[in-house]
Amino acid sequence: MQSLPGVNPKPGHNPNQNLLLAALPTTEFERLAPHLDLVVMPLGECMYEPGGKLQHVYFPTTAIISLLYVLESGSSTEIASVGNEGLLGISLFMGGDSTPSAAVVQTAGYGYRLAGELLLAEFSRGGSMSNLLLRYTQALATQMFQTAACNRFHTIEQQLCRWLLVTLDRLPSNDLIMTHEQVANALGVRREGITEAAGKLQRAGSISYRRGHIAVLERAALAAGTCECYAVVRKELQRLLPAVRYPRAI
Amino acid sequence: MQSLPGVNPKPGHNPNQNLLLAALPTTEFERLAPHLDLVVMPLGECMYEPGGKLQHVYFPTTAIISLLYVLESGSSTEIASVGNEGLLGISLFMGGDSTPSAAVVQTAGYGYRLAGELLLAEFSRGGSMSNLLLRYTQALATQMFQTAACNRFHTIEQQLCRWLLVTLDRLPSNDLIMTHEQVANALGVRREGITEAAGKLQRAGSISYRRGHIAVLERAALAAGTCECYAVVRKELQRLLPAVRYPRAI
DNA sequence: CGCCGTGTGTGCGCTGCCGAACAGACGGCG
DNA sequence: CGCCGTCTGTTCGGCAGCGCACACACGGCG
Repeated sequence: MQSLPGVNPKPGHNPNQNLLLAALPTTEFERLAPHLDLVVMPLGECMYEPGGKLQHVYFPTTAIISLLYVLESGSSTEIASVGNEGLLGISLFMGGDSTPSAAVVQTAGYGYRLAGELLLAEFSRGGSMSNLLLRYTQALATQMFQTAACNRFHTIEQQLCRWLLVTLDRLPSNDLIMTHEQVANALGVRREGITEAAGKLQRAGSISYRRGHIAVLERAALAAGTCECYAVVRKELQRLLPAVRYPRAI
Repeated sequence: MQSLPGVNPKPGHNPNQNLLLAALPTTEFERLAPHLDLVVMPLGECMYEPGGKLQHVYFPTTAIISLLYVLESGSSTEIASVGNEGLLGISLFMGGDSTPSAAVVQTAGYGYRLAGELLLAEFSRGGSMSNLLLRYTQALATQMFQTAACNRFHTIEQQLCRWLLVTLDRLPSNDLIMTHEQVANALGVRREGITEAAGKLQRAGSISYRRGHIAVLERAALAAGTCECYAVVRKELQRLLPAVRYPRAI
């Protein structure tokens, strides 16, 4: 994919829909731009497997990717998620080349792919890019440990509210294409637990759903029903990366 | 504290008791050595507060530090721990200067302190030090997400076994100076839950304890009683930092 | 249109953990 | 030695979430 001056290679798609790329100074952005390939990320696609060596990193624009830890038993739980505020593949520049977690597309969409060695080269220059990436990594670690605390102390209903808000923050609309089963897998709980919590939220008028679709009606009600974890993660992201701004208000 | 050739400033204490410092090439080590101050880390001391700006990093030698997340409710849970295999204060070079977590001394001991700006200067050189620090950070993130999974799926008894093993790995002896209450706080569970699990382990002959002391008798029994989480974290540390070797066998 | 796969609702009994309360036992200190 | 604070053992009711089982209902497809 070539970048010709004044010509947008794919109308409607632009690398700076990714907030990390958008936060780069022009010179650094333009150094990378010719090497960014637009890729489709279909629902359920596994972007990387536990222990697999990474060849590329991905800057999602409209897609959302779940970082999942899969236990020996087969159960799994989301430990963090990556949307257009970040990038997928931090272990490439952290030096490990792989992690014990998997990355699965949770919301279908698009993203830009960059070859590992090019990211590494840019990272080694020590400019804005490396600063952004390190700060983003710290924000991702915040997600992880907050998930730990949330798993320990909070109810399924609180966690469902948090999860819906986190997902909504990265989506243009209020509609998630999701079954209860998929949400349950993300949170690492039973499907019935989600059905029960979602039913409660629906009766309260906060959400409405039908077979695989969830529409958020009252964002504020979810915010009231969730635990502190949502706000902590969000605030920390904004502290670390003030240049990265979610479109929605808190 | 000056480092004169052939003179060990404090007999019995040496910076390369910290495995990260020990893994440095001689030139880099010697650049830092004159600026490393031996400090005492007494049990319960808070090395940093959530949100507090860090001035120093610490390379523990005999001490163990808990990274705790404290909820609004006051309950807390350990999200990772740092011993002589690592360093305390990654947010200093990650760019955030602080984190929402607290760091509390879990096992009293010693460590070496280094001024933040000196660590940053060394980190910016992009030599072995920055590589080690980034890899260590990835290992720390592994601890965090594994804690998330463990909190979700495993019983108190499994978690207690894990916690004892992790602590033991960083200790010269088999004795931990710990009350059930302190362990409960680290795991974010009730004190009674620990009493019950510890009683079970004692009846099985795996450990023995009396008022504030826990002695591990059968390390293998703990390994058998714990979940996969212990092995995953340990294996990942060794993959990322082969130069860092725990004294004990798995 | 009717079928059937796939979501969703609901009802068990069970278990692991919580909150609270209290009895006893250790062990440092005066 | 005896006291008392602190740590440990145990009990009880309660509940959130689990595993299982099954009824139902949507909606795409032939």
